[in-house]
Amino acid sequence: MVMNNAREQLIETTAALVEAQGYHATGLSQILKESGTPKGSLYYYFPAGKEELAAEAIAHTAQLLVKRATEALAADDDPAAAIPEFIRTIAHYVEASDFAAGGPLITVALESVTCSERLNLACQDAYRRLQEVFAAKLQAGGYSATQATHLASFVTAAIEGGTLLSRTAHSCAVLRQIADDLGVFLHIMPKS
Amino acid sequence: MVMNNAREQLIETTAALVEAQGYHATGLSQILKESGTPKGSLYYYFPAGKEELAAEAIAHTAQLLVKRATEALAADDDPAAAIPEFIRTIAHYVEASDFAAGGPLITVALESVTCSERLNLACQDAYRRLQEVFAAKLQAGGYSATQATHLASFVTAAIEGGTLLSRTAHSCAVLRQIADDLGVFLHIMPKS
DNA sequence: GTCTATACGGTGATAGAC
DNA sequence: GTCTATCACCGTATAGAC
Repeated sequence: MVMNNAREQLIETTAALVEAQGYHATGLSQILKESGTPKGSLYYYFPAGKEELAAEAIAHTAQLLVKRATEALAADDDPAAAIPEFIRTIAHYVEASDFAAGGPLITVALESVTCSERLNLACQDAYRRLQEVFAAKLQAGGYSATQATHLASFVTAAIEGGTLLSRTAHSCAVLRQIADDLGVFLHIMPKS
Repeated sequence: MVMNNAREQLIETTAALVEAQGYHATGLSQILKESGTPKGSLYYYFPAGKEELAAEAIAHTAQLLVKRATEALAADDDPAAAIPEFIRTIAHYVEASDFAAGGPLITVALESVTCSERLNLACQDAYRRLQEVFAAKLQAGGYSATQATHLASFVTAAIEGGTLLSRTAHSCAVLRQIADDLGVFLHIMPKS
């Protein structure tokens, strides 16, 4: 499909800013300034305004997240090794951004609960798709479908919580510890 | 110590609103309206304005969190039983608020990283104190000091991540699963 | 069809009345 | 000391020029 450049630019800039600052903290003027897009274009491409733009940005983020996770998890056949390694990659990413990025959904996910059903649904969908990637990997590693789904939730929660604590503390020690702990946990967990 | 009523009221209202909506989404006018405090009082008690008020609200939240966690964990001598039970209590709380509350620090913790050092420090301190409660419980349960600290981080991350996913999904199934999983994990984890 | 200029409401903050 | 009335600014959204 043909992608309009201004539209794509707008979505990517929004995704990046929202990841760093959150939804309410990110103003349209900042988005327009950083993306180099004129104000009117925004309402041409996104008639419903900021909320619609943010929802598209979340969908874009979800797509990227699924792609990255899938690729990273393919590096090792054993999910108990691949998942911790993926988490260490996230830790690198968080550090490289000076703790301004990582967990691109966290803030919006929480803000959206009390402010926008549209955004909330976009976040639900994003997390669901991410968990499916983990679940597929776990199932391929020998876990039953229900157990894989179950563990995928646990892994996602640990990653999100770990990213949150790491960004807050300006140190990814927690995230790396979690990677190790999850490795142990997955090794021990019986496959039934 | 004598606590000024208007000041306390302001702090508690801010803590509640910020927990539900986040820092940037919560306006001063809403805080004043809900607390029934006149506008001028705010700047008398908190000369530095919203940021100072929010920092005090975070400190207040931390105090409450530590108190609740300590009390809840005292219910069972075994940390591997007490911690999951505490998490189930959180799940109740999240549901009772219709997913508008729970994880009172998450949003501010993340927003603060790129916006306010003062708030960020308040959040760091809050998480540190909460983790100390878990660590103390784990150490009393037989873990070494270093292992207790280590596991306390993992527990905190799992709780925060689980609360995030539960609020987003409008279902505490994830949080309850995490409670069970952590119970298993702590039972298996060798005490050294 | 694409964008510039403008409107309007609400934000955080303050000066000064009681 | 406590609060009311007002400010300057930035937020999102739109109308209409090219």
